[in-house]
Amino acid sequence: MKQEVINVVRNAIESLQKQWGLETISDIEVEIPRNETLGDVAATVAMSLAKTLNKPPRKIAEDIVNAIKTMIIPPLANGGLGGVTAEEGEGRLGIFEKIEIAGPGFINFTFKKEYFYKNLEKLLEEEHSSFRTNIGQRRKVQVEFVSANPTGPLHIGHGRGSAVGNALSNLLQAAGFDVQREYYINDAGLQVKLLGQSVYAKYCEICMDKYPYSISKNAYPFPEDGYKGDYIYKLAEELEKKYQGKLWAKDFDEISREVIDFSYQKMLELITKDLKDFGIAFDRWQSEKELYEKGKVESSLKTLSDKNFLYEKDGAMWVASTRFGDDKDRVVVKKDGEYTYFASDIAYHKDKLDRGFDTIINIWGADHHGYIPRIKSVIEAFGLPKEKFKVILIQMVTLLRHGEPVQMSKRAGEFITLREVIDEVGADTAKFIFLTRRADSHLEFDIEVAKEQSAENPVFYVQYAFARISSIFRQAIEKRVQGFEGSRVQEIDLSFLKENEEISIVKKLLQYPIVFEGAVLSFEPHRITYYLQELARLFHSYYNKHRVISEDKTLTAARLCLCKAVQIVLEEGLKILGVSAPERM
RNA sequence: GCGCCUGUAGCUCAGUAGGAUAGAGCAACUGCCUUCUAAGCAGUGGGUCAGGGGUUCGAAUCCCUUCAGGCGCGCCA
Repeated sequence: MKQEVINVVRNAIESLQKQWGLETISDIEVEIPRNETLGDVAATVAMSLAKTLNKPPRKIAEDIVNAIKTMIIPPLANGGLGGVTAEEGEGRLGIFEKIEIAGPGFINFTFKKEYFYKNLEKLLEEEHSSFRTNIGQRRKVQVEFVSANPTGPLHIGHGRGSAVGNALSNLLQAAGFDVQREYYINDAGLQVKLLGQSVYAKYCEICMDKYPYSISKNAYPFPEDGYKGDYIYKLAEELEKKYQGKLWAKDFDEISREVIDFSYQKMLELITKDLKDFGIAFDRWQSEKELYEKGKVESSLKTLSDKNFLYEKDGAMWVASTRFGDDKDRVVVKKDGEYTYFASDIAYHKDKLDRGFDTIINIWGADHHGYIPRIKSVIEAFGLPKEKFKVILIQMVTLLRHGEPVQMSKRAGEFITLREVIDEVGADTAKFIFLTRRADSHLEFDIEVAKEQSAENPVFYVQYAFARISSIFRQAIEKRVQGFEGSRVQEIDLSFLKENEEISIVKKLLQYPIVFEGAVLSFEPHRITYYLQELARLFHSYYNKHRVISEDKTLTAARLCLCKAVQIVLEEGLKILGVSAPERM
């Protein structure tokens, strides 16, 4: 819809270029007017040209419109854009019903109804494939998200990150990118050790109860900053089930490998299950430990060292990240010879870029924002293009229950898990709520409101539209209505769709690719969420006002086509959000 | 103190890379089910876009500044 206008305006300006003495023509910007009565597409060029041409914008707009009117608008079929040719249309406006100048210098284009019928037909012929754009051109993109430490269950914040990461991946995939979803497992270092110690302490307690005859054996002290919560106890129980008393009363270092590996692997199983029930799957799981074992940490530091970005100070090894804009240099090898977390992250990001991705997108909690400059600087130090590295920060989720904030303390083991959210409000609702906000806006999630209002929740509003259409088709089949069948769209006279509501819906449908493209380019899946609500609103309204199935066979056939198209777009959008499209509700 | 994010209707949030009269949901009120699902529809009320300056044909949007909230600023991960 936009493209047709851009083409026409560009041609018009080109014909005026010499007369105006204009050297270059910048990109033509058009927009969908807020108010539908103004037109379908508006061009703002006249106003932006006003300064360079030193002419009043309305005069420029007039010149452009006059130029358009003296042109034959080329048959748009040539451009593969559909529409009707100038010959088919009346007068010289081709696919346009009217072109008007309004306000300070807007040029408003209104399409002929035939244009909409033609495009509706095209949508129905191609169905979902009509949305398979190729913005991505098969470029390789990796989206890394969640990557929660395997030291505890996923909480609601991870839920938000996973919903966004998943939807973004779907979005990019639909746009023709080659997408890989990856989860980075922090299975090396202090945190998993602490998990192991916490579990071991509980395990020893269980053993003391279970094997009272060996009372001489001691308990293992619970680590000071150990992980708390029921799940630790459950892990300990499982540990006991597997090893019975065999690991009891040993020196922790002696049995640490078994305990630690068992604990975090069990944790990962739980995390995977939670994600699965949330409808999210990963293509690849990257272990931090493996980066060490394969020598990638060592080798990437060596590379930095060769490039002179590494230096020693106070007995530690530092990366000169300030050279590329970081606040301060960062330690990678501590005085005691241990690597910092940053060390493996350097290796990890280098590894990702080495794997040949055109873009790597990290979805991080906003509390990690201070981490971005150091990663960027390292990427530059490696001589890799830093534009390939993108971070989407997900702002904090404040969890409420009846309007009261729920205190979350990981240390005390008190937090609402993703599991609880899924069980209480359902995966679809939770995902939809997570995707109704911009990533960088704080989110208040009232679990009671989400539950109580479940009947009036926006997600149901959209799904309901889909279900209603499904119901109409069930009726149509039952009544043996001669209606829509994929192969016969061309035989149905869509021009029976004369109602304003019907035209509005078709316009909205044709806007989907525009919204979609915007969402892709800005990495903002939430735009799809809002679009779907608008489309559902139009449909519900239409449904209440007009009957689809009636005595009038030709009208019914045309209306069934419209319904089908709405259904296709709703399904397409919901699929990107990772939300189901139920045929019955 | 420095850095990042945010501030839009009573509440929760959108606002399409600067555009026309700033929008939705919830909450409140009034109507609509013998016909395709009322998880719906139609309508009413509700705003100093945090405050102040600036940039220009034009600002919720860009710049400066003040205020308020959140989050970072470890040889933790």
